[in-house]
Amino acid sequence: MDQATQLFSLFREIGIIQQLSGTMFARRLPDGLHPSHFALLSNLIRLGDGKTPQALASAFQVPKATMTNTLSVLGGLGLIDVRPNPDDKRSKLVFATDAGRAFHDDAVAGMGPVMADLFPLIRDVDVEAALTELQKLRVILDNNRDI
Amino acid sequence: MDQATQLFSLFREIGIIQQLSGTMFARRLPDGLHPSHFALLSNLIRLGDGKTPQALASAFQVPKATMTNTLSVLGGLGLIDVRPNPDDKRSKLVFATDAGRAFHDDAVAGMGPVMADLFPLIRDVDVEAALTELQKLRVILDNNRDI
DNA sequence: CAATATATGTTCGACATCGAACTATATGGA
DNA sequence: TCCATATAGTTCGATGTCGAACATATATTG
Repeated sequence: MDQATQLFSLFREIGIIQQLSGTMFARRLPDGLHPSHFALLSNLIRLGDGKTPQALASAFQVPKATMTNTLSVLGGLGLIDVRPNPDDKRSKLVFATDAGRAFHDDAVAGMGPVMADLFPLIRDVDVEAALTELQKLRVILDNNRDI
Repeated sequence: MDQATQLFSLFREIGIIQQLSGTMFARRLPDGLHPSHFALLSNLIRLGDGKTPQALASAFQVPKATMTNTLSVLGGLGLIDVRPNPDDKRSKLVFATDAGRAFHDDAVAGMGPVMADLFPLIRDVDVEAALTELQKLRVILDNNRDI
């Protein structure tokens, strides 16, 4: 298998695993929250909030219009708080609320059993090795989005 | 980093890479074809056609209704041919047309330059190692979809 | 300082996706 | 055979995603 085919195959495997694992996690999300909405909440909590909608849209590589919708759903649920940006009247700042953090922690805890069920099945998979290579690949792709 | 966190991180990296690479490829798809539609065409050509819509929906882990839409778009473009199933009047069989195969080959060829641009950037990534582990993981997830 | 260009976020219309209800056909058991 | 149940695919309404047009605010430039 040549280099191009191998890389193509890697992207295909990634697509399939994303589909499978995404479905797996989505089924466990409380209140039918959409995975993309949960991903945003998780990002705010893990990497820090107080960012603008535009910065978040760029981080997730989605159009601004998509972010507007996501923020409106999470805001409607009281999981985030969108405040005016004191430094720029065009823009806003996004914060996770206490309710949002509690919701997030509960959801993550709810995923525990899935992981527990998975462990005995993936004994042969070198998760650490895969993670190491994918992190390198992700950084490169992230720094070269124009390709 | 414990085992659960590591596995969680792996899924997160996979999600991000899928988002980045998906956007990258989608931009190059001819005629604004949706990535999911192209993925189906590609599946038919790589893994063999003549399958039922239900089998395809199951393979991609999407609802039947989604497959109905995908087939109708690809059919409308003349890239696939959906015929009655002679063995079961409830069902149908899906085939790639010659036009579909030509379209697919052109699209894959069009991806070449993206790969070429990527190669020099990913010298430090062990694609083969990542691919090996992800293939194992994909097979396991595919065989345990109920988790 | 005024005019122009750029950046942020919303709105709108089109399309993909999804769960649920529905039709048509198959299958299995009385 | 007849009927209950199961399966394949479509339709429908709701929602997520997206590109384009828009309004507002900021930055730049003369």
